[in-house]
Amino acid sequence: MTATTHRQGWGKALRPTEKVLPEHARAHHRSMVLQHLFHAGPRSRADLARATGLTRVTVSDLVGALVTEGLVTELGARQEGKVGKPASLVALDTSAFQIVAVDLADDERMHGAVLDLAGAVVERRSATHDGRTGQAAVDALLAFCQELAAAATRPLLGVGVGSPGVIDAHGTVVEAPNRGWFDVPLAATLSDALGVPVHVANDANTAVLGEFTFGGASGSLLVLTVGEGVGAGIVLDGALVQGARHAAGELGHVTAVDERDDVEHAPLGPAQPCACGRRGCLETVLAVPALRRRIAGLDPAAADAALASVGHRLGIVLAPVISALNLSEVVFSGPAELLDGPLRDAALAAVRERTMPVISSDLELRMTSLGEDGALSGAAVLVLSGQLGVT
Amino acid sequence: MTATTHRQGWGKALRPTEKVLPEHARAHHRSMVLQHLFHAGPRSRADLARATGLTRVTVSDLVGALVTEGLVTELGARQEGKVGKPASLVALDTSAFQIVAVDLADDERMHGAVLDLAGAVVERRSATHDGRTGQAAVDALLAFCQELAAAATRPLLGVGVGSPGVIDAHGTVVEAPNRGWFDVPLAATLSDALGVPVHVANDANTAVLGEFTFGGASGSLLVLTVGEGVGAGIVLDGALVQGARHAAGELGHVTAVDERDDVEHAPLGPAQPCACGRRGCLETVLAVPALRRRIAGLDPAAADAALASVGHRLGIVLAPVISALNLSEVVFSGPAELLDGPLRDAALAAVRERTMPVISSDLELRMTSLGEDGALSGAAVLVLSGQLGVT
DNA sequence: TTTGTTAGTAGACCTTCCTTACAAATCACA
DNA sequence: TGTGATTTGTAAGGAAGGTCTACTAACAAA
Repeated sequence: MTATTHRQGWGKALRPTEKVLPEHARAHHRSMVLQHLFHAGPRSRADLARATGLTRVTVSDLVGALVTEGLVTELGARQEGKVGKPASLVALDTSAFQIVAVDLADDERMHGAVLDLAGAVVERRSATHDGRTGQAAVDALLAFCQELAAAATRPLLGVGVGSPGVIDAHGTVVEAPNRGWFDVPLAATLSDALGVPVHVANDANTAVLGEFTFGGASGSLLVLTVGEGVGAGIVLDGALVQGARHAAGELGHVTAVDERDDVEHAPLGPAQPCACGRRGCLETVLAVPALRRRIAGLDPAAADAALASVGHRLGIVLAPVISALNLSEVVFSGPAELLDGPLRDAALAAVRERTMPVISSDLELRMTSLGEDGALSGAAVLVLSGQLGVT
Repeated sequence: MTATTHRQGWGKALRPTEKVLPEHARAHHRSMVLQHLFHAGPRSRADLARATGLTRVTVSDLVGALVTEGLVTELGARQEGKVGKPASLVALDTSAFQIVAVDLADDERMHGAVLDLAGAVVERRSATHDGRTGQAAVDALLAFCQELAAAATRPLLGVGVGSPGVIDAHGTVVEAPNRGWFDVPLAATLSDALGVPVHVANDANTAVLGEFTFGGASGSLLVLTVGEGVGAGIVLDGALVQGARHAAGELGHVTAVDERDDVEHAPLGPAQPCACGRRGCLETVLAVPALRRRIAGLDPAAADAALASVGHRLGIVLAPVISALNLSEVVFSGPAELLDGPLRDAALAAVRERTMPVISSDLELRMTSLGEDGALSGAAVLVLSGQLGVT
């Protein structure tokens, strides 16, 4: 007498909005196969069938199509001595296509690379901004992409760009003051000019996607990028958090030093003015220039204490976020000599002090495992995700 | 030369994990149709086709099935004078099924109701806990559900329960100290005994689902429930945030009063011990008993100032969360006479002070529009969502 | 009365997946 | 060394669901 039963689970994007055609299902299944090959390495068709829940017949069909496309190659029979017909392994051909990735986080230079499908850098380039803004900056970026595309030795899967600023899900830059971009349909423009798919996202978001895909992260994590500014990208249950105005992750301009710190002998001193026009933003104490200024000329012990003070304040800001989202993984991206020591220790201690054990006991707060290339890897993930459905 | 193009969008739960069969697509489309009828009211088949993107043929077929099931009824021809054949309207029959909803947030009594599919309360009951815990508490809840089920005048779509504690996506209570429940498969147990689908979720999560569905909310919001304790539920991009350990929304035990407040004339006084064993948790100043204690015996102006102090501190805790998630809507659920005044004003002011304008300028911080029944409505949404895919 | 527009339905067709059945290749054991 | 068990991969047939095209019904405006 009851109506059809759906499965329980409110974490999986309900409020249905788009129809599902057979071809979408097909693409989804194709992505599942690629996903498993990407993360688990070479497998047999039967393995993939077990992993995906599809039948061997269907997997065979999908693999056949992928082999035809060149994305997957046959490796030959598996050498293990098990009963039954030996499996023939297939693998993702990570050299079948290449990806162009560009990182615009730096105010001085554009960093770019050609990567294979495994995220390994094949070729690296960079170019100066020369202070260009607006359309000139778009043109320079386009030329840089063309240079990289020309350097590719394989067909291009697409181009991924990580840029500072507020960027919507379609790759339109809503605002990026550094480049003088406002409502610039960057992805569409580049895609038209280059003739390949282009994906653009905020640099903190590319960082978190890179960490999520290549950093061995679990389903939910926050990546805090510390450079000229401070930003954050958040992945929850495998989905990037966009925010109401595509501005999620804006942690650099949350107040971290307030009126209660305007006292003598305050560990961080009084609140400092911020570029955003307010005072005491997290960025005024945590951005790399601020950190370097703070420890300049101090002896090691005093420098450690100063970094710990900043870490403690960072922990105070992070605690409500970690608690509200029940995050189990927080990753720092930035100069390790500043972040990966007293600062990180103090931040973790502050978070533990200020949240319940159930929240903080299994919290991991670590440095990124991707080093300098985090942003580039993340931009590549934009393409992998957008074109192949692989994350 | 490039591979298949997927659509851009990393906010929509990628990392594919489950296969999609035609029947799933069918269920999805059925949900889309119900969803539109639920929120937009009576529509013609052609309207639904335009809204869903499906063809008129397919919608006709789906509507036919829904009419057969009794969920949808034919209303007859539309009376508007437009060219062409007049449309025949169909509508969700909100009285076709009923839902049993139970709210366990109160430590004294279980509150329950029978609701129709529009979320309107048809019958209301309550029962005391009598301090029962463990299996006895489960049995009492089961008996209460049976009483409510017997009071229903229509076939039951299902049962929804909102309970304090940590509850996973399958309705298993991981821990609920108040009831002495640890790893209790509540949904499965009740479903077996009652013979109808049962959905169980944390009470703060039911609150946010209720607000999301019936409160006219946009895609992302946070509901802060203030009662004996303080909790929060978060919906981002239409999906409930679960957290790594199903403990998302735990804001009550984030430190809100710290060592910097251990000074003379601190507006809130020094940090107070909390039931969780630590000191200065948000709950120690914001929970209803704490608020009542704080303003007891004060003249109105002093009481307002005291509430504003608490609100200010709440704003400090909320600012990083609002900023990190770029929330545009924060909703308070609890006694309006305490929350909806100086406290709320001060909280909003503090958030605005401590975040960028781009984040806070279009932030709405309001009281729930569902009043006392928020939790019950939310429990009903569990069932609507789980059984019909309607949110 | 004719023309144009919109709503809803019927039938043919396409895609995709599943089920069933089968050949091939290997191991285990008599 | 043969025989059965087991596993892999593929082929053929069928079911489900959606689209496309074509049709009828019903109304407004000219």
